Amino acid sequence: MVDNEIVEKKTAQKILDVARDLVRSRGYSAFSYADISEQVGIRKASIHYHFSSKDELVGKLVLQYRETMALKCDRIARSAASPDRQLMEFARLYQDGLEEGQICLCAMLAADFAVLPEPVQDEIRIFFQETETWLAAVLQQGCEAKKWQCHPSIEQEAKGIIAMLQGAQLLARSVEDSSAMFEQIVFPLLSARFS
Amino acid sequence: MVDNEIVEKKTAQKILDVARDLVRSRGYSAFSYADISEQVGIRKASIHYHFSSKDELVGKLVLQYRETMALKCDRIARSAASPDRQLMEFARLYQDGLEEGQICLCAMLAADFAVLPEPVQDEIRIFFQETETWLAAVLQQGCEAKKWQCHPSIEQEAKGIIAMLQGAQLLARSVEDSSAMFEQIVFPLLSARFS
DNA sequence: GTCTATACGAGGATAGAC
DNA sequence: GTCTATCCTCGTATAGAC
Repeated sequence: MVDNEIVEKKTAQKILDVARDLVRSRGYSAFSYADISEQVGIRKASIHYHFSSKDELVGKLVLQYRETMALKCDRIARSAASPDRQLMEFARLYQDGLEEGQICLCAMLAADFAVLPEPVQDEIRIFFQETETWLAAVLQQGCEAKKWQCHPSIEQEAKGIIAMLQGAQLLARSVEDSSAMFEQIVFPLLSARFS
Repeated sequence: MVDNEIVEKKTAQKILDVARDLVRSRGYSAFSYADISEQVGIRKASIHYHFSSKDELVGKLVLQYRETMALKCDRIARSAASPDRQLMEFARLYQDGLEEGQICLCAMLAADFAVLPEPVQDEIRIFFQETETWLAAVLQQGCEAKKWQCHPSIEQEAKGIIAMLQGAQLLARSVEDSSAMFEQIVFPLLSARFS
């Protein structure tokens, strides 16, 4: 894709985008080809030309989500901001979509885990693992700079942060101003612990 | 119900119990009357005698879940254990069912929030509110006993703990030994912060 | 690539017999 | 209270025309 060139989004990508938002708000079992069809403006049957089955569609969805999140994390890491600043930026990523009733795709699919086909389950696992690895690197920087200490280990501290973020999204869902609720939970905790 | 008397569980309660476990593992949209029917040993149609609709069934489900959890919390509170001990016991509640792939009913339904009928949404909100209130009381005790301090407020600290617990359940879902994962996340955090 | 038409099963729900 | 039988809708998926 060339800059400054208006490129029509390909249908396959349109489908992925719409499906992603649907899953992020309703979950795996509660979204349908009919929903996608309506929002993309093609017929149900046409979706099958691009993705042979629902499972394949969701598989691609998670794969692309992983890539996108990895890119965003990369951008934060290369910003060369201080470790605590990077943590805050990372947390901000999970505020995205909250106002529209969407949570992290993989948080939603973790809830739906029991009904997912194995390949998708594997993708979810990889997402959480990658996230933990990225976070661990940031936490490590902070330790080395004597900004904070991690107990009992960097790895567990990273898991704890991820749990807090995913949980805060769930809690935020049930209240009017989700974004405010999320901030109220997440940022005080991060500030108290890491700055 | 009289002690030491074997009482046949009534069908309505059997249905509720089976449905609760189904929702806790698959979510609202992915469990069906057929599933319940199979496990309870009656026909699909018979379920409608006890609960006129799926929505009514799930409504009753959450109501009963709230009551059960309130009872368990009450028992912890009246145990007169130290505040930090009460926190640990509270956290243990959320470890229940994890090995069987079940998470907190309201965590699951928070994920499914967008597709729930309003009355059920209200029940979920009440559950989280009650939980927060209970937790706040315990945290308050700890503050008064100079065991710890809460920043920026007891209320937000309570929300943070709930978020961590719900999030830890989600994360734990995707790994082999869910219970161990849950412990690994939750107890170090609680210990570091509140003991 | 997208359409229409259709297959086929599963979902929740109702009627009426026992 | 539970059953059988049935309804109707919606789900994913396929075949074949354009």
